[in-house]
Amino acid sequence: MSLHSHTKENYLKTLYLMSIDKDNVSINELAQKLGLKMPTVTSMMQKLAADRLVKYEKYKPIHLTEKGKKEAGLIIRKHRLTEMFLVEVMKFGWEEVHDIAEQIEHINSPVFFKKMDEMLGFPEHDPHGSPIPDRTGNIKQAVRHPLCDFNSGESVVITGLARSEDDFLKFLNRKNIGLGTILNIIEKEEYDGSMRLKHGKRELLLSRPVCEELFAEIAAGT
Amino acid sequence: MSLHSHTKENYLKTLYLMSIDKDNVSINELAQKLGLKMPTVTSMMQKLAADRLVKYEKYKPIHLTEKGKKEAGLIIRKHRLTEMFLVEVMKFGWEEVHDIAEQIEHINSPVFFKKMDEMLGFPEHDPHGSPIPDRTGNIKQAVRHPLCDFNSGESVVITGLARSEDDFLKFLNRKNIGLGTILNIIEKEEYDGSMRLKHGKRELLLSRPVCEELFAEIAAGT
DNA sequence: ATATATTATTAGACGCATCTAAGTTTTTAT
DNA sequence: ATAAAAACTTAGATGCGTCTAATAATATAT
Ligand SMILES: [Mn+2]
Ligand SMILES: [Mn+2]
Ligand SMILES: [Mn+2]
Ligand SMILES: [Mn+2]
Repeated sequence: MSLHSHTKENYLKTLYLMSIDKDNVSINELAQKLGLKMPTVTSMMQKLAADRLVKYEKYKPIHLTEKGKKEAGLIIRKHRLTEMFLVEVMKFGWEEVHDIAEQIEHINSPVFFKKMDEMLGFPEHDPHGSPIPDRTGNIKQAVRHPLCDFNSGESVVITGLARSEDDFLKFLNRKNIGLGTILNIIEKEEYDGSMRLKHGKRELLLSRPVCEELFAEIAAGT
Repeated sequence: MSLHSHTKENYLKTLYLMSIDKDNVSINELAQKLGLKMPTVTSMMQKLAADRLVKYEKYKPIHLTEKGKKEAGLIIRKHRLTEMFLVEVMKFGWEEVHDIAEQIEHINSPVFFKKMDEMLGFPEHDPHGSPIPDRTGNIKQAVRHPLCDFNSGESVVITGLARSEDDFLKFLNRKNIGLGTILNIIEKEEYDGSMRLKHGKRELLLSRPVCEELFAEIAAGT
């Protein structure tokens, strides 16, 4: 039953997450993301290919195999379950949990994560709105709509984030925006794409880049 | 601020725990305990000596330095806090937690363990009755009395265990013995050192080896 | 189409943690 | 006191994951 090194697990997870946005991941991009040099990554790809976790051909983009996707999915599952546990059970802020989860995702103990899952009532999303893969490592990837795609007059609920770096999360904390926050779109500014919104009783202005990184849905009952 | 490899942390912790019982730990004994060959341990002792964590002289027994004791104490603190968290918060059995704690003790996140500590109300002992070192890594080592040292007629409370291997813990589960269990000593058998005890309404016979591995105190209010 | 820049691979090295084989020191037994 | 056994160290090797320097392939620009 599986068991790879901490190092290999990080390669798999990173590769999986990168493959969601861009379906052609290069050695160079992966090296950048992992903070490693290209030859290091090339060498690891050769090893992961030998493990049948990636499909690798010289000078070609890298792809995970089905086996690789499953392994990656299970690590991401542990990461996201952990983040949820840290927020819901241990009462950490959503901006504090990623670095801890980055370590706990490598713990080898099915019963530990099973217990987390139970305590949380089998959550389907992490504290940043990302889907939690199922016990087989499979991710149910829903279509997500950036806030900037909605129109004035619409009432939307925030359901996810494109990035969860903690500076962004702290920014959202200051603006009192979280998952489930309901926003009414007052106006979209033509010139710079910023949006004027009603948040409860207050009025709020969000810049275009921020609106691109917030996912939303039409609020229920509107 | 510190930060040693997972590997070095395990050497320090093991050395510390062995030094409590035997104050002269040999390369051979440490190698046995860690499941490694002697040359491996010799080589690591030379490295830890260079780090000023152990005092090492060729062919002499090994001792931790004050710095080494502190590092070790902090790892043991994380281990025991984790075990307590797993039992009290996550409702694991005391026989399930050691292996998980063995991994989580290496997590580097002061805030994570601080939160555990708070949630648990700053416990002083782990689920097996062993003392939890303080935030500086210092262990308050109390004198402990094995059950076999008490006399017939005495009423005692179980406060700790000499070993916490899970076969022993499961044995105690079957006998319904845990920390806080009160036992009345009916009789000590001269021949084999076994003890006949009253446990609630039931009568119980414990062999000498078991009585040596249970720590007890005279029960309060007797 | 050719030159240039970018991306990727290979070769060779290093530190960590481990091993085996060989030799040395210390302890134990006779 | 001597021999034998046990404990310990040194030397040298291996696998993992990383690096730099050198080389090769691919992509981009002129
Ligand atoms: Mn995360
Ligand atoms: Mn990780
Ligand atoms: Mn333990
Ligand atoms: Mn450990």
